[in-house]
Amino acid sequence: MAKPETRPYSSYSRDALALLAQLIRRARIDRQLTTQELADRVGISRGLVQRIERGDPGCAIGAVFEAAAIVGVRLFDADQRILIAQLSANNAVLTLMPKSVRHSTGKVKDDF
Amino acid sequence: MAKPETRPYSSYSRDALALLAQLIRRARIDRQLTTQELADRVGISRGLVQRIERGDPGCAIGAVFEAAAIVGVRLFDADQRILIAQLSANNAVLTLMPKSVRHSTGKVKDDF
DNA sequence: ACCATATGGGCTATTTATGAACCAAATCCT
DNA sequence: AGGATTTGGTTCATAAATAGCCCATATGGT
Repeated sequence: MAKPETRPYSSYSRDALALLAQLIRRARIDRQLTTQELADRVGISRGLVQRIERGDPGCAIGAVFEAAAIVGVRLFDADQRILIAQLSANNAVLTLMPKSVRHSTGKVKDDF
Repeated sequence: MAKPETRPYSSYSRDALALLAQLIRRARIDRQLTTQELADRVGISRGLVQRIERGDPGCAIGAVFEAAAIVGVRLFDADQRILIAQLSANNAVLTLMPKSVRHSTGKVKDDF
């Protein structure tokens, strides 16, 4: 529908995106990596690293998460072990949940 | 360089991506929203919602974050106020940091 | 059990992101 | 201050994501 660049974003997701971008940039500098070096390690171009650190909403989430992981930015404020645990736990919950969301027709029995 | 679909991802970023996807799906079902309804609210197509909930690394991070925000999934385990605080705090730190990472040439003075 | 509907998957056209090479300017080390 | 290098911002070609359909299946309310 809307172009990623012109999509309306909620303030929360914009802030979250900006914060993640800043955390990545700060972590990269802390680790004494140039944008080119980070790009090489992630396997992307330097230009993409710049857009990631700018908080561009159109970047592929895989590239952003990978860059974050490489410079040591952890998401969900949890380390990987807890992450995996939550993964399978969530899996269990998901199998117990209704697999399709059904809306009641709103039609009441009016034939009386 | 590499195509997003064939990029090598670290186990951490893969897990983080999978977890985020599951959290979004679970939150959507909890809120009794169909994939179509979520798509409408985010302003994206239903197919994209499906790929987001599948943890596709190629999805635009803006779309994923927006979907997460709409169903109430908070990243960084923090609400917006804390988010903004961290943002400005990080900004302050960033301005105090070196703006470019310079590597010592490694060349030692060998002209003696 | 029936039936409406939600979901998942495929397909094509269009829009977009990405990679690469370039330049100019800011920046940091010596 | 000098000088190499990082960075930021362009432009352009290409690859990929996205939207919008379609269909078949699974699902849950009644």
